[in-house]
Amino acid sequence: MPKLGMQPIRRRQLIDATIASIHEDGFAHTTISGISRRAGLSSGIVAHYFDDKAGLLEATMRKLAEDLRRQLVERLARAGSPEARLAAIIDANLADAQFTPEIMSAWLSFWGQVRHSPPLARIQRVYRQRMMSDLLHAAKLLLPPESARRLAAGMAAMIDGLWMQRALAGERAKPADARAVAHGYLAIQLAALAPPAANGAET
Amino acid sequence: MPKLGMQPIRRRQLIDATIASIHEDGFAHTTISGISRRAGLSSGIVAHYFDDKAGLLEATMRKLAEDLRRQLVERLARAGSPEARLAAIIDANLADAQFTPEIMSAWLSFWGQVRHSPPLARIQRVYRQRMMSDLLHAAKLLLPPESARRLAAGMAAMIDGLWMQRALAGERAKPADARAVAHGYLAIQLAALAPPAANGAET
Amino acid sequence: MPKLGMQPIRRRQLIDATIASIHEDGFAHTTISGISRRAGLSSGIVAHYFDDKAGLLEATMRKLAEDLRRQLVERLARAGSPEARLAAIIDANLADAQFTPEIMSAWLSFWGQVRHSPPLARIQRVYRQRMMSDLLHAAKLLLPPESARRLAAGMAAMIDGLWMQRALAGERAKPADARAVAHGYLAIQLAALAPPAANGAET
Amino acid sequence: MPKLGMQPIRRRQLIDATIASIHEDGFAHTTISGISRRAGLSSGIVAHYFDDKAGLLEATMRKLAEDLRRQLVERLARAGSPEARLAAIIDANLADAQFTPEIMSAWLSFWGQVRHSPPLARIQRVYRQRMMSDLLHAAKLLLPPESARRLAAGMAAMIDGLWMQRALAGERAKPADARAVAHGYLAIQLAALAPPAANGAET
DNA sequence: TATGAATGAGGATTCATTCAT
DNA sequence: AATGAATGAATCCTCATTCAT
Repeated sequence: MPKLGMQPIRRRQLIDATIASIHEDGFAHTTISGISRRAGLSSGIVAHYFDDKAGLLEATMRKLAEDLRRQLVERLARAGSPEARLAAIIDANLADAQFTPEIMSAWLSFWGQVRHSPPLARIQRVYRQRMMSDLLHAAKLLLPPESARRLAAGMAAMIDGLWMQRALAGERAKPADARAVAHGYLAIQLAALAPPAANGAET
Repeated sequence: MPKLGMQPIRRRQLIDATIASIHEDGFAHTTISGISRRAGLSSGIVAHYFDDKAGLLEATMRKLAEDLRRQLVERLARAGSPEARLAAIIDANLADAQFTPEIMSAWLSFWGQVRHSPPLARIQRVYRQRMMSDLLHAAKLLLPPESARRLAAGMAAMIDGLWMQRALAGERAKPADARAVAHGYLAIQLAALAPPAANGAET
Repeated sequence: MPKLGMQPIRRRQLIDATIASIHEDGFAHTTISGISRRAGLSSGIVAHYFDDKAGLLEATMRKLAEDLRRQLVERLARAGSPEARLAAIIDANLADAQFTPEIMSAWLSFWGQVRHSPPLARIQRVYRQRMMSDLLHAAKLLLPPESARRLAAGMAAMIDGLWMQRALAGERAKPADARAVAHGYLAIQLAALAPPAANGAET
Repeated sequence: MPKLGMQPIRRRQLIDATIASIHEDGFAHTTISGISRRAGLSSGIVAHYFDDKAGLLEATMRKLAEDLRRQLVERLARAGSPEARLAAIIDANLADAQFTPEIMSAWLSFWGQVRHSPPLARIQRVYRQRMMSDLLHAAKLLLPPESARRLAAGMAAMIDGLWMQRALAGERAKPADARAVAHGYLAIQLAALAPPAANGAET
């Protein structure tokens, strides 16, 4: 009895099981049989819904990127000022949800593959470009073009660096700390890079 | 043929071949036979000098960390002031040598393993702690403890983030750009965090 | 092709091929690929049904012990007296089926492993204990406890020794000879160990 | 400096190390490097003194057989009567020295190979034939030919069976018990098989 | 839609053997 | 006489993929 509409359910089950497996078994020991067992399904199911293992891994990374993007878009929608938009980008990328062990293991593993997997590289590139675009757009409302570019580049690096240090440390990270450092960085940079005109007004 | 003194030569050959293989074939497709073929040796040689594949990978990551550490120590030795020491840390971690395709592939791959390989995690942790210690020590000569800690954390994150963005991008990165952003960050942070007393003196 | 009920068939095929390989190639040269080739199956099938080579070897030895035990139980079921039960134990352990070249090679090989393989040791121990228990039980119906113990120990040794000499000889053994020696031994021992009361009656 | 007369010393060292390795690592895990390491020598030495691994194993089994034969010959030399010669054969084959864990592991392992190694089979056959010859010779001084043959066959089986049960059991065996059973068997058999003439004398 | 039996290629590992010194 | 570096064949195991049902 071919149940209708199983596809999204099954895909979701398998993607979740993949993330769990990458975390628990490690990327190198993540196997189709391990994933399907975890999902309570048979091993053949992967070919059915994702063609092959590469397809499942790609879908998994895409899901991570989409979840993150969704969070970011929601926060941006609620942000009322350019400053708030920049803060939202920090808060989305360094949200608690990005620091769960499963998510950290998964992202770190995928990054380790990116240089040798064009499909994964593409997902990574698209997400990155969108975030840079958001950053730059907001920054340009506050700073001259060159300064805006510097701020965007600096913020992106800072966000990535903060996340990665915690992901590598393997300990229970405190996301709030990371966000605080990033917000502090943003404040200082904005103040330092703010147009002279604004500075002069203060005097 | 028990030629004496072959050990360091063979180990070096195999480690170099491992780095080359990770870059060219990808970490997942890096095999003992591929490595040994690249080194012009037989596959059994790996067991002879490193026990097993894990031992070779561990030695390879250690070599990367040691090379980097050596560069850092050399630059620190030539630095005459705390500010110069902080700059040296930037320059070592973001040196041109850290942006060759081989080195980027290798580090990124190892980072992808760190959460599931205690030996690799240890290498990573030791290097990281030393760098943080260097950063903190220099920062404390310029700033009050709390500010020094913030600066050190921020700089470490900025350095990692800048490096990683370029490693992930896969394009031919411009190390000098990364260094410039980092030095800019350092300058602004130092100015912003400098003790009020010093600021007041300037006025 | 998930044909149902293949498991017992496949397991049997592989176990039979293992016995054949031990006989023809020798235990040391018995390989998974040799076994599976003989069974007309692929090498991966062993992992599928027995996890690994050790599992297959264990199952093979267990099958030998179970076949032997089954023979013994059948003969015991048909034995009407204690004497007949003792004779049945001889006839089962020294049955023609125990002297085929394949069976002799297999048992001898497994015995050579027993001291270094706990799972094989366990199979061996369980079979041995059951046989000793059967022997002792029958002997106690005929003799005083101490004599019964001696008879049981002696018979077990005699049976093992007779079998093993022929297994080691490598020639075409005559099972009937072995059984005759064992039955002769049993008769003499019973007569010699019989309770004095019975002896006294004769005088 | 080619030391003279090293050959017997080295051969002995390697044979002893082989026995130790068979006991501790198991026959299947007995390797040339393991043996030579245990002997405090290099792995190449085996080729030097025994050509190859098979040669070393053969020499090792031969040594076991020769030690046993030597014990037997010594005891026979001290035996003053046919009965004493039969007892000596029991005592030599079931001497304490034959029940050390190392010796039991080694014999059992070699027996497991005998059916697939002509050289080992030959050593085994020669020892066995000599012992049978000794048994038969002594028995014929006491019994008519047919009875002598039966006694010899029975004694050989009994001796082998008693030894093997203990070797298989893996526990700490009590050699004295085995010898007592064998001597008991001998006594009963001699009494039962003794020529009628002798019997008549008793009446 | 879903299963899981079966395959067979791929790869890490082990190890006897060779041989220059 | 002795070493131990180096080889490469052999083998076990893993696992993605296929496919009949």
